[in-house]
Amino acid sequence: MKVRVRYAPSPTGYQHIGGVRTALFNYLFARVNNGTFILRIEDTDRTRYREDALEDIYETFQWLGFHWDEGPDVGGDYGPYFQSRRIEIYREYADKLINTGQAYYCYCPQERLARIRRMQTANKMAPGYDRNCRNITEGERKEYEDKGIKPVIRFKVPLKGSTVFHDKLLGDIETPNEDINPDPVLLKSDGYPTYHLANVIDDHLMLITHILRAQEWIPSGPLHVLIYRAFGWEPPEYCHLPMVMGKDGQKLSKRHGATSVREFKKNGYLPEALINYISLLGWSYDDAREIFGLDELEKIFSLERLNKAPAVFDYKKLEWFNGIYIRKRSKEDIKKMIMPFLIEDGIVRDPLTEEEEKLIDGAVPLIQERLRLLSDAPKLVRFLFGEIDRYNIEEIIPKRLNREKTLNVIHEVRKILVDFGEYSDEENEMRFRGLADKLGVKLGDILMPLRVAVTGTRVSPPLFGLIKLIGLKKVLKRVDSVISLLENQSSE
RNA sequence: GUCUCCUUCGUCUAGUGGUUAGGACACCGGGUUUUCAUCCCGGCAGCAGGGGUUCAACUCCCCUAGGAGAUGCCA
Repeated sequence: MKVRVRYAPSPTGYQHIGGVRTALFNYLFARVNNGTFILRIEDTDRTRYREDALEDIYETFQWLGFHWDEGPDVGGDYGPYFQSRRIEIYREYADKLINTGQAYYCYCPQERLARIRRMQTANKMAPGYDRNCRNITEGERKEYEDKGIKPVIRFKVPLKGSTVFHDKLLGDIETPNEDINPDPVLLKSDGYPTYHLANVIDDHLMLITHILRAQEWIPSGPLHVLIYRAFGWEPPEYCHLPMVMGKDGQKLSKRHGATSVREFKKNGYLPEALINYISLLGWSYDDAREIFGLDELEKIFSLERLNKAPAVFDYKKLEWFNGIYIRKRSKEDIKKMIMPFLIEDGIVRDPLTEEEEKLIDGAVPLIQERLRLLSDAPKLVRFLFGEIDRYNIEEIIPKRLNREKTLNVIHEVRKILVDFGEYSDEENEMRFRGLADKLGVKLGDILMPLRVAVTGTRVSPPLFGLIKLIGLKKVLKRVDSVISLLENQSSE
C-alpha cells in the first residue's frame, strides 16, 4: 500500500515551529517511502479562523522549500482539502452514527455545561460531560426541537471495556473506556465538525496510511480508534512524535522567544538551518553526523530513530547551525539576503545607489564568516556608510601605550597610509610590521588605533580590506579627526 | 483531582547485558590570526532514586520521585 501522510494545520495563528517539525517529519516519511504528502486545512473553527494565518501557511513552506503533493493550492484526487468545504460530508457521516445508535443529539446549553464543570472541579471530580442527553426520550427531543434549540451530536463512548491502539514509537496504549472523554461533541451546533470527527473521516476518505502527530494527541487516540470502529473502518497506523518544549520544560511558547517560522525569518535565520535543526528535535541519524540538507534527509529519515522523550528547543544551537549555513552560501546569496536588513536599518537606500552597491559587494566577503544571523550584518557594515559620530578615547589608546605614544603611532601610521592603495594586503602587512618594529611596539598596538579611527570600534572585519573599500580619502579624514581628538585631549 | 506519556552531561543526542558511557551546542582554557569571527587542540559535565533478574546492568522487570500532556460546541 502506498504511503499517504498529511499535515493538517488549523489557520488560527502563524506556523509554529512545533507544527512545522510535524510537517517536516510527515514530508520526510513520505519521501523516504515514495509516498504522498498531503496538506489539509482544518478550518472548522470559524471563530478563530484568520485569513492571514492561511497565507502564512503557504508563505512558510514556500520559504522553507518543501511542499505537499496534494493540497488546496495544488489539487489532488481526494479534495476538497479545506475542511470548511466538506461539511456536507461530515453531516452525512454523523447522521450514520446517529442512525446506528452510536451517537446522539445533545441539547444542553453552554451554561449548563459550564455549571457542571464548575461543580466537578469544585468536588475534585474529573471534568466532562455528564451524558445527560444520552438517554433522553423521543418526546423530550421533540420538545427541544420545537423550542428551536440547535443540538450538537455527541459520540457514545462505550461505558465498559477498554480500547487499545498501537503506536509505532510507543507500542500498545490501552485505555479503559471509562477514562476516555465522556461523549465528546462530533458535530457542533453550527454544523461544523469538531477535530475528532473531521480528522477521522478525512483521514479515511483521503486514504491516509500513517498519522504522525505530536504526543499531545495521545489522549484522543483511543477516541479516534473508537470512531473508526463505529464506522466500520480500519484506523491508520499511529506514531506520536515527541513534543517540542521551551527551556523551562513547558510546551514551547512565545514566552521562550520566537516560535513562528516567520519570526525566525525576520530575525535572520536561514531556512536550511531551521530545517536541519528541527530535524534533530526528537530524531537523530547516528552518533556522529548532524549536518543534513533537506535532500539528504529525504533519503535517511526513519521512524525507527525517533526519540520518545520531549526535546527542549535550544536557540543557541540553532544559531550555530545558522552560522554554518551562512558560510556555505555564495557571496551573491548573502548579499541578497542581508539587503532587507540593511534597508530596514536605514543604512542603505531601497534602490541601492551605485556607491552603496559597490560597498556592499566589497563588504560581503569580509563579513560572511562573521555572521551568525543575517540580522548581524547592519552593525558590521554601518561604518562603511555615513560618518562615525563619536570615538571613545579609551578605545583608541591600546593597553600597552599611553596617549602621547598613541599619538605618535598614529602620525607614523598616517605616513605609510598615504600610498596604501599601491600595495597588496600582504605587502601592507609587511610595511606595518616594519613600522611596528621601528617604533618598538606590537603590530596590534598600531593597528588597533587605526581600526578604531576607521571603524569606530575595536571589533571589525579585516582592516586592510576595509580601508580599500572605504577609500583612502575618507580613511585619512577619519585618521585626522582621531589625531585632533587626541591632541585636544593633551592640551587640557 | 483523574488518565496517559516520558526520564543518559545545562541542552540536543549515540548507546539495545560486558564501553575509560561516544558526539554536538553552550561554557572554560590554549593555539593560529592585525581585532573579532573562522579554524585547530584541550577541559568541565551525565545514566533521577530504590529494589529486583543476572556471573554482569545505562541497557530487562517492579516501585518511588520528578517532568510533561490531556481532561472544550480549539485544534
